[in-house]
Amino acid sequence: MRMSDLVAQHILSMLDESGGNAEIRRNELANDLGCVPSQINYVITSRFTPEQGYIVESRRGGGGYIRITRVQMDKSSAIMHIVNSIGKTLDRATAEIMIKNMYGRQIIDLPTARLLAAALAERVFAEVPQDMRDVLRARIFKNMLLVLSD
Amino acid sequence: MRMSDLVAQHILSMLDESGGNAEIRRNELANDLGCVPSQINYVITSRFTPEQGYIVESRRGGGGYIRITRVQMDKSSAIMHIVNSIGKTLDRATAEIMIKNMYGRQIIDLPTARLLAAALAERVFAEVPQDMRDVLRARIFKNMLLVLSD
DNA sequence: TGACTTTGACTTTCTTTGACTTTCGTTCTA
DNA sequence: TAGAACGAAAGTCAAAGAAAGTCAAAGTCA
Repeated sequence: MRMSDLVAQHILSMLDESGGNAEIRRNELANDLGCVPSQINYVITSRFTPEQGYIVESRRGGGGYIRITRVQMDKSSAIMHIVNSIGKTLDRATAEIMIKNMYGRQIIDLPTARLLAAALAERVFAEVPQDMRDVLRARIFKNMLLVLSD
Repeated sequence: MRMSDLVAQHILSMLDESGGNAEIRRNELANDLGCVPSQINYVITSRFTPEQGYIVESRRGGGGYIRITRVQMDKSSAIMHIVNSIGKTLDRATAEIMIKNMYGRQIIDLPTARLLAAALAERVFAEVPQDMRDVLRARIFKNMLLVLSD
């Protein structure tokens, strides 16, 4: 495995463990992983760019550090917002409007929109008591959206 | 036997052994087979094209590679086959196995697999009578698969 | 002859390394 | 006590190295 991948993997797992915020000591990390310090900079500039959803801050001198923060992607926060707006029940018409809306805002693509709609279709819930239908729809929808939000 | 056939055969057998995913080092392989490195490119561009059902990814530089993936052709008939194998009910464990299987056979991609799983998750069906759960799961699953099959 | 193969020189891309620079906190010194 | 000096980080940059990609010329075969 490439050294650069190893470094990236290490940073990624620190991000995962901390919920998106990793603070490293450049020289220390380089030493632990057995590479040259500037390798760390290379990895950060090539793999943890703003385009890729990361903010990097640092400080030189004694007690210096490099802090890498994974920023909430716009798309995923939009989805979370929608999830939070759904209560305990959700009727078919509202669900469809929401799906169309998400597609229109390019939060999801067409195949995804169709998949969501298929899971919530009325025919699927035949024989289920009316009030239970909308409860199930809300749960299924939220559960699927959560999966889309990361 | 032609050198190009030899190379192709070698890649093919790697694909077979790995279930459809071969990663090669161009220079290494060229050396093993006793040809010039660019021969590998020739073989790939002439015999492992998207039209023939292959995806090729590569990376230059230290630790570079060429990855060749055989894509499942005729996804939609594979999906229909699965749909037809599902009866009136479908339990969670079986559903998960089917999803994993489809993902493994590259009939669906990871986001799709996760979406399917999210729609069928056990927690979604809390309070629904046990026998009804599996009926709903079967319907939702089939309905989603049908959307995927075109 | 024309399509397919083989070959190798040259190009491009990505990675690794290390020398040198800049910044910051701490500790002397006038 | 203000400022100089020092040491501890991190930053920059260019050269070297490691692969893969391109392309055109030459070869082969039906």
